[in-house]
Formats: sequence, C-alpha cells, structure tokens
Amino acid sequence: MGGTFEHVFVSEVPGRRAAILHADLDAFYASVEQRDDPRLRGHPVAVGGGVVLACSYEAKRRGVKTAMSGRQARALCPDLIEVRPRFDAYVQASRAVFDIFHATTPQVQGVSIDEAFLDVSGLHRIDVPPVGIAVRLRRQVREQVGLPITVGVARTPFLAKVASRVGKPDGLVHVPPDREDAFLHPLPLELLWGVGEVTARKLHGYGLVTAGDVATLPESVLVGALGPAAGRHLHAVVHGRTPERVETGRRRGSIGAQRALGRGPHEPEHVHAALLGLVDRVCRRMRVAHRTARTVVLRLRFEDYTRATRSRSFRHATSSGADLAAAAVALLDSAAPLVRERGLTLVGVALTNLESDAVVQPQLPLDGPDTGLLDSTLDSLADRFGRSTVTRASLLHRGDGIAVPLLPD
DNA sequence: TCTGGGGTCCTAGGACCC
DNA sequence: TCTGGGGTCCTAGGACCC
Repeated sequence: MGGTFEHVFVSEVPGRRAAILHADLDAFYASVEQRDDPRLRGHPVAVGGGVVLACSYEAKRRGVKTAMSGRQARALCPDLIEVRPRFDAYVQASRAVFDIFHATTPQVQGVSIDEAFLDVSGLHRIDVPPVGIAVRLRRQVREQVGLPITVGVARTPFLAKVASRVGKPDGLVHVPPDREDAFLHPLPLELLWGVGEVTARKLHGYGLVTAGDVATLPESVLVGALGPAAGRHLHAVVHGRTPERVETGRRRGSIGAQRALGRGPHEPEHVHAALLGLVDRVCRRMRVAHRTARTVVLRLRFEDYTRATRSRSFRHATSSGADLAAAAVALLDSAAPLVRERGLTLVGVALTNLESDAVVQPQLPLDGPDTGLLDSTLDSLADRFGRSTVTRASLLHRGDGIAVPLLPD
C-alpha cells in the first residue's frame, strides 16, 4: 500500500468562495477486500468473475485495468489474486462512508457507490477551512471505515473531480481559485472529466495534447470538431467556467438490467426466459423505488460486438409487469432478423421516462378531498420525494386509495 | 485483447402540431 | 399550389462515466 501523500498547492484563500470537495474511494471493491483479508494486503488483487470489476493499485501498476478479461489480467500479472465480488460488503462500506459525508455537510451529491461531491461553501463560519475539512474527512474514513480515499478541493465540482484524479491514490489535492489555469493547463487532456477515448483521439488528431492546448482554441473550432454540446462544454471546462453548485436530490432517470449470454447459438426459449427474468427484476426494483415507467428499452449486443436498441413508449406510465414484459418480448421479436444475422451475446432491458407513482393506501375519504388529510399526505410524500416535487403533485382517486402522480422534474 | 453491469447525456431524423 | 419557422415527442445510435 502506498503511503499517504498530501499535495496542497498553497495555503487557504480566505472568504466565502464556493468550495467543493470531490471524495473518491481508491480501488473501492479491491480495497474492501484488502481491508477484510490481511493476506491480500500489499498484493495485486482483482475483484470479479470472468472480467475485472476493480483492481488494487499493486495490480494497476502491472497493467491490469477495470473491464479487462481475467485471462488477459493473469497474463499481465501471473501472481494476481482473484477474488469473487461481495456486493453486500461494498454497499455496507459505502453507507458508512456516506454517513461521514453527510455528517460533514448536508450538501452531498452522490455520483456512484464510491464517490461524491460535498459542498462545504456554507461552513466557513462554523468549521475549519475546506482543506482542513478534507484532511479530517480522509482521516475519518481511514479510521472509521478502514479505507483509503482521495479528495480534491476546488471552486467547482468539475475542478474538484480533476483534482482528485490527479491526487490518486490516497491523496489530497487543493486547487486554489487563483491557480486554476496553472493547475489545469499542463494536464493531459485525457484527465478532463468527459473526455473519453473517442474525443481524445479526435483532439490528438488536431495536434492537441494538454488542456492548455485546447484552451488556445476558440469555441467555434471545438464546436466544429465535437458538435455543439460537447464543443461548448469542453471550451467552458478548459477556461474554468463550470457550475459551482452541487446537485442534490436528483432522482435517477432509468432502471435497467442486462445479462451476457456468452457466444451462441442460444435457444430462442432460453433468450426469451432470460428477457422475462430481466423484466421481472427491473419491475421489482421500480416498484421498490415507487416509480412507474413509460418507455421500455431492449438492448442487444451481438457476436461482432455491434449493438442495437429497440424501444417502445406507452401513452401512460405503468408499473404493470405483464404490460412491460409483453412490450419487451414484442421488441425482441421485431429484432429477430438482426439476432439471426449477427448472433446474440447480450440481452438487456431498461425502463426509462420514469415517473413517480405514490399510491397512498390508508383509508382516505373518496368523497371530496379533505384538505387536512391531503396536507398530511403531501407532507409524508415530501419526506419521500423532496419538497419541490410534491408541491407540483396532482391528486386523483384510484381504487380505495388516492393516487398521487408526481409530475416529473 | 475479444469486453460486465449499471447509469447519464447528446444527436439526428421523422411524425405531428401550430 | 407552394411556401416558412418553431416546437415536442418518438426512436435509434453513440460517447462517456464508474
């Protein structure tokens, strides 16, 4: 395990500037395994089945990467220790870490199971400066949960995210507002959040290597090369013009599940059964989340690794497993020629255009809405869905309860 | 080197409406 | 008969993220 390194550019800038922390657990799944099994510590560890889901920094140094096949990883690193994932342990560790985040500030935006943005701008009177908060946060996560975490501190979430990337593993990087260009411009453009393989390749084609190179270009050139949204975004990014606020309380927009089938041929009945299993799973998750869906998306992947999607939208959102399953099966039938031609290797289903469906079961009066009851109903819904959404709720009768379809954001 | 499972956002064409 | 601009929704594909 690497030692702690703390890289702070200069001392704290006083005042009430926006201050965002991006906190990102290092090699999360692999770190949990190393925490729970001392024999794994200091050794290259990969978590996964046939594919590497996460790997320790010892493995990363040997060239092992996420999403690599197990065979490939073993070829690069013969002494690799492969561990089956224990998702329950990861969820538990994540909850413990997020508890520390929420104890630090109410303004927490979760990004994934192992990272979050924390807005500490409002804490300047009641707490130590942001870098001090970051130092404490790292110590608390290490002491209370036993995991290494990297924190980036900056004026905007985007810069904090890039800072934590630079600080990995187990580091702390602070970007003071007056050093943003000095920090950002020397970095290879691949480090910019949102620049992936395709965009990087395009930009390299123009002879651009660093973020600073990109910053010399006018917006119109970037728009011409990358399209309006990506071009404008990248131009804003390299000049430090990204939003200062974190977004809390956002609800997800889709629920999906997929299953790799392996190389075929596959019996149609087998594919059919797999699809129904997936629909069942996503419907279950949707009901637990008190959502309904208006659109079903079928995802397919073929032996040549090409992909296709087919989708169908309903007039009204539904939570009916039967309706959604029928739609999914019809979509699969419509793609039958493609499946025959290319050979199916993956089937997936996603529910999108999600709406909230809060059905209030207790005996509410059906004869004319009772204002008091409705108020208390709305209050309890506000706890579950967030105040701003509920103020736009409309009420209607359904069966022996009152259904409250909440308008989507 | 043949690649898992969960998401987000953007683009673009066509239908349809005013 | 031919012409315009603007908006929304649906569908399919693609880039990107962890």
